[in-house]
Amino acid sequence: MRLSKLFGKTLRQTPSEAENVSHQLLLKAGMIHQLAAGIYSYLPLGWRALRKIENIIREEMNAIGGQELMMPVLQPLEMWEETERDLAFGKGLFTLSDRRDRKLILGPTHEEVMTQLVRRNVQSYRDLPLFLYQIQTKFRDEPRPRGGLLRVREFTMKDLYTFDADEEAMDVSYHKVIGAYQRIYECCGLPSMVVEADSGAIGGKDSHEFMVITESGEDQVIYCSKCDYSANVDKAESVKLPGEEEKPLPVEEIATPGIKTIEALTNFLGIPRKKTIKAVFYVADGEMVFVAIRGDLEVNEVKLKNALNCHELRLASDEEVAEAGLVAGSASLAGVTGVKSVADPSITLGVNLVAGANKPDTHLKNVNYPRDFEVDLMTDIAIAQAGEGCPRCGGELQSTRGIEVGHVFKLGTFFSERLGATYVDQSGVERPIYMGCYGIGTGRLLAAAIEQNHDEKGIIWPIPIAPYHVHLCPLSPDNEQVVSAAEKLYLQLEEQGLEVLFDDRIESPGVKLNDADLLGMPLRLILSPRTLSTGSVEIKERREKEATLVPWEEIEGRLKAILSL
RNA sequence: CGGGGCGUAGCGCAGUCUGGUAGCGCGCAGCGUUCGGGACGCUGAGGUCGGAGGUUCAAAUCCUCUCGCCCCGACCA
Repeated sequence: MRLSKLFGKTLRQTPSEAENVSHQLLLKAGMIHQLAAGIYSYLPLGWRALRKIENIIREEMNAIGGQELMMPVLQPLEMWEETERDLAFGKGLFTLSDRRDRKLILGPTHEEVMTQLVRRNVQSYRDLPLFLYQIQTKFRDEPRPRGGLLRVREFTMKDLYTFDADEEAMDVSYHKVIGAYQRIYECCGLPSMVVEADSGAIGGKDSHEFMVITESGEDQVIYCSKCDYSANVDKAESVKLPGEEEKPLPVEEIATPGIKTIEALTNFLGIPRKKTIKAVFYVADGEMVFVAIRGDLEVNEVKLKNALNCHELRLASDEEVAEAGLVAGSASLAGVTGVKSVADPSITLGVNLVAGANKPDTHLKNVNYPRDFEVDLMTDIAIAQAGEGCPRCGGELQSTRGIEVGHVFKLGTFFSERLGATYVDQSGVERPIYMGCYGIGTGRLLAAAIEQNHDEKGIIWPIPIAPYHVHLCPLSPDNEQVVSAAEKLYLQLEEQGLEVLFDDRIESPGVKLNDADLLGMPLRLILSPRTLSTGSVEIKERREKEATLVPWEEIEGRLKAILSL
C-alpha cells in the first residue's frame, strides 16, 4: 500500500477527547474515527489489524473443532422474554419496532438465537459435542462508553457456543476453549490472566474472565501472592481476620451527637472501624433492603444482587430511607423489624461492636450477633480487599487492574431447558443439552494490544496483528536512484507475499520517520543516498533501538526470518 | 442517574469575565528553496462560533431552554 494513497491521515496533535493511550494512538494514527459516544468507524489501517485479530481467532476456533456461522442482529423481543433476560439486560438492550409494531431488539449476545437454532438441528447424542461460533456485531446500550475502543455500544465479538451431553463433557469443552483463548492472547502480544468471574446477566455457574493486567483497565482483579487463586473483585472471596476474644458485655446506649458516618463514629469513640457495624440501604426490584456489614468493609453490589436474586439494585434515596422509618446515620438491625435484612458474616467475627440505636444521635455499644438481632440472610457480600486472606491457601491477597479481553461461562441447562433444546441419549432418554458460551471482543482486544505494546512515539504492533509487516521508507524523494530503488524493492517484496506500507510521499525525513514510529509496523526499511552508496538497506525493528545495514540481496531473507514467514 | 469539564476551521487552542460583527499554531492548496528525526519563505482557501429562543442599535460574548462530547462514580457478559 502506498502511503500517499492511504485513507486516513496521521495527526500531529492528540485529539483532546482521548485520555488513554490506545485511544490517543488510534486517533493520532488515523485508524479509527468516532461517530457518537461509543460508536466508531475503523479506517483502513485499523480495519486491517482488526481483521488479523479475527483471523487468529478463527484459526484457533477451527483448531478445536469450531464451525463458523452467522446469526442475525435483529431478534424478536419475545425470545428474550421467554428467558427473562430482557429484564436482566434492562436498559442495556437496544429495542425497536417494525412496521407492524412488533418489538425487536439489536442483539447484545446470541444465546437465545443459538439455542433455538440448535434445537432444530440436534436430536441425538451422536450430534454432540458441537462447537458453533460467529464473528459479529453486538449492540449494548452501555450507561457509559469510555476509553475509545475499550467500552463501546456497537462492537464486534467472536461468540462461541458449546453443546454437550452432560456436565463432565461440558467441562472438557470449557477447558478446551480456555486453552484456545490463551493461545489467541499470546499471539496478539498480550500476557493474559485467567480469573474467576461473576456470570452476571448471562447466567450459569462457573465463569472465568481473561484479564490483561494494566493500570488503564477498568476491572479490579484480586489475586493471591502464594497460590494461583485470582478473581474479578465482583466475585472475589476473602478471609477476614476475627476480632479479639472478649467477653460479651450487656448492650449499652451511648450519646453520639451529630455522628452519622463510620469515620466520625470511630474518631469520636476512639475505636477501630472493625469494631463497628455499618448499615447500608438498598432498593432491590422495588423492595427496601437493610444491609449490615462490618465498618471496615464495603458492600459488593454484585454479590448482593446475586444473593437477593434481583434484576435491579440501587442505593435507596434519603426519602425512601426516611419513609421506611429508618434513621440514616444511626440505624442498626438491633431493634428494627419489618425490613428485609442481609448481613455479611464479618459482623459475626467481632464481639461487642458499636451499631446504631435507631434514634438520632445515639448508638449502641456491645452489640453481639445473634444475641441482639437476627437477619433474613447471612452471606458474603463484602468487597475483597488487598491484604485480606486468600480463601484457598490463607496467603495474602493482592489487587491490580485489568482489561477484560474475554469471558467464558458454563451455562449448564439454563437455556436448553427454557427453550427446549434436548437430545436423546444412548438409552433413548431425552435430556437437556449442556451449554457453554465464550466471548472475545475484537475491538477491545485491539485496544488492549496497543495499551500493552507502545512507546512514547507510537504503536508497536505485535507481528501477527500488524496492519502491514514492513514500513518502507525512502528518504530523499528527489534522488532518482533512491526513488527507483524503493519502487523496485516495494514491488519485489509484495511479490514475495510481504505486506508493505510504502511511504512514497514527498515529505521531509523527520515527518516520515515520526509517522513510521507512530503507525508502528514491526519492521522499518530505510533507503537513502547513504544506504545506497554501500549497496544496502537499513532495517530496524520497531521494538528495538538499533538499526542494521543489510546488503541488498539479503533483505528478503532477513525480513522473512524476523517475521517467521 | 449523581458529580466535574468542554463545544469557536480537519487537529490543538485564544477571544466570553468587561457585547462593537472572529483570530493564532499545525494541517490543506499553489510557487520556490530544503531533505537522516515533525524545515523555510511568499501567496491562498477554509468557520451560520453545537442548536433554538430571548435581551440589545449591535451577541461567540448576557439570559432561558436544548443537543452533543469527555472524565470520575453508579451501572455494565
